[in-house]
Amino acid sequence: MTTNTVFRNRSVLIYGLSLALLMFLLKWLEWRFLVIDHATEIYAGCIAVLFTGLGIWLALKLARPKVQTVIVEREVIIRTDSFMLDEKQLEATGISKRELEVLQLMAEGLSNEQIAERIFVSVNTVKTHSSKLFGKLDVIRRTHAIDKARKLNLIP
Amino acid sequence: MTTNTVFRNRSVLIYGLSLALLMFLLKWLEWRFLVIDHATEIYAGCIAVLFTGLGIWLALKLARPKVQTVIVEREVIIRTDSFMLDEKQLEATGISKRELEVLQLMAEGLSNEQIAERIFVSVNTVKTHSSKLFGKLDVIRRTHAIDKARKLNLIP
DNA sequence: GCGGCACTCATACTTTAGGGTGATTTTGCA
DNA sequence: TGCAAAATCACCCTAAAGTATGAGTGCCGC
Repeated sequence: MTTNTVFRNRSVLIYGLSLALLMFLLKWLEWRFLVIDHATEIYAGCIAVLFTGLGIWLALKLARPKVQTVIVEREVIIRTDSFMLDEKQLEATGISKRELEVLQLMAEGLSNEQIAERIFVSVNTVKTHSSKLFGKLDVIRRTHAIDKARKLNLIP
Repeated sequence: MTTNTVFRNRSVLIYGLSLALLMFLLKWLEWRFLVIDHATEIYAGCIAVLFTGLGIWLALKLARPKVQTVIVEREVIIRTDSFMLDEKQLEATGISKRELEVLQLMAEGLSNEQIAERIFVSVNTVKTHSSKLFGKLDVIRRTHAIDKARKLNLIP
């Protein structure tokens, strides 16, 4: 492509652009007059569009949601071995009422202090009870006492 | 009450009614001029109201109905006499295999040292496991952990 | 009435459990 | 193959549990 061709093409381009601009201007003027002529209609149209939008927004915002209830089933495994205190074992081990009480609370995971609060005695008393309890169950740890007591049907 | 009085009263009534009518007429005229003066505003207002209504109608007619889902959990009780590990709970709590092992031995009443011997690790390791275990079960004592784990069907 | 037992409490001490931190190795999974 | 989680271990410290001993009170049965 020679330089000459480029120049000729540029002229064509400029000419085309000018033409396009002119037509655009004319169209714009035409549109302007249209706007002036139909000002009221356009005004009304704008309001219509605006308030239609408002109405839609209002409806969506305020519409009461339809409530749909979904029931989800959740499995709960419950062991139903009914506990019954073994009185004979209680007698055999020689565990007293109070000691059994402490043992039950122990099995629920309470600390000595919490047990003391629960049965309205001092921590020292709880310690004495548990010590004697351990002796009677022949264990040296509360966890072991709990396990053994359960196997003897002294606690659930 | 005499007839005279009635007549006099009727005159008063007619006079009053005429006055009221006149005032009403005047008010109406006033309002008419107001309407004429503000014709455009009233026109716009009518359009606004109309299209707001249209918008609401459109929205209600075309919009996908808003559905609010309410999930109701229904417990399905599964009764079982024999122990069966609740895998879901295990997953939910995030307790690992080793931690569960430690938990089981704990429940048998073993001390940390005994557990360490049993599973061939150091006491420190057992402590680490139990600490993490307590965190996952949201407890701070082994007895409480045992009780909770039993209730969650993690141990027999 | 008195001994025995259950219950209560205290003090002093030892042991065990539990928390916190940090580090290394294994392992399962993408 | 590389990363995250699990598993392993150590050290230090505090809190809780457990032991030992002694002592006071109230109840029951002989």
